[in-house]
Amino acid sequence: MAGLKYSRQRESIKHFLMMTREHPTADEVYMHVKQEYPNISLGTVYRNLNLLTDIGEAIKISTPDGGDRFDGRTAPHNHFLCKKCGRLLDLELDMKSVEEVNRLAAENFDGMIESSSTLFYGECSDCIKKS
Amino acid sequence: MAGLKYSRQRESIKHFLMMTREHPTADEVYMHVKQEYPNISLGTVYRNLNLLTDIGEAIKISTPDGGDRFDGRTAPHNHFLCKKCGRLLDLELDMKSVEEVNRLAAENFDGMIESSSTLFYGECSDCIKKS
DNA sequence: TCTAATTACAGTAATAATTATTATTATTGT
DNA sequence: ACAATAATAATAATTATTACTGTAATTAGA
Repeated sequence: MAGLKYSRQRESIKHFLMMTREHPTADEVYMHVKQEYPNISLGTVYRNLNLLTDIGEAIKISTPDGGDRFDGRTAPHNHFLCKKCGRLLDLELDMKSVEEVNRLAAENFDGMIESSSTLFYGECSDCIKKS
Repeated sequence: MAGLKYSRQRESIKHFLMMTREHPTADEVYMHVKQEYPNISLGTVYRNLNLLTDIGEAIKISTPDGGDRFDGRTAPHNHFLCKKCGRLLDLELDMKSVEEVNRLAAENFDGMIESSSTLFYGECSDCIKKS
């Protein structure tokens, strides 16, 4: 029986993803885990990020600027991208309204909608303060 | 006075983006425009796609699988990504409900929300038929 | 319409992000 | 402890995108 074998590297990557409130890129994960395992390889980081994403223990987020980001919070939630500083933040949205949107979308759509993820755009509080 | 200078290549790219119901990648745009202008360069396609995106005459869509896609429909609308076949489809959503979601999101968020884009996931009608 | 200024182009090189390969090392079931 | 198997580090290869450079097309003004 082919199984998933434990590895400290993967464990560390997973731990970091769950700890941080940021939404690190693969390279940022690499930089961080490197502190604990100085000779971890970037390939290992990519392989494990994709693996964790596949088995549902992480989420991959694509934005129109730069590479993909990863998130250890697997519970459905949404994101906000600041047009000024480019930061990607979590954004809570009542489950009820998400389900409602999915239902509304399904009405005009000829297929099965399982889930959805909304990316909000605007200006974050930090950038508003500065201007 | 610095101005935008006309070019047939850009016009052709723009035309293709407005014509198609697909959401082509930069390379797909390249392949198509190449039929009309056989020695157009891929760099030109990228430059113009970004230019059109900047001036609001096209939209860039990021998905977790593969490169960015482009869309000539600039009116706000949403998309559906089929988990089976990977196709990216348009999905109509009542403006009212989008605005409602933006409003709801703003309640729990400490910044200014200008717009949003939702990516729906599931299985498209074609894939459902096959199984 | 001719000319000069400017912008865009094709072609190519460079960079960034990601995936694949391979020989070695770590983990696990017996 | 040992054999089987999966994971790793290191590196090469791919893919996606951007930057550079000399030439060509477009536009504004005489």
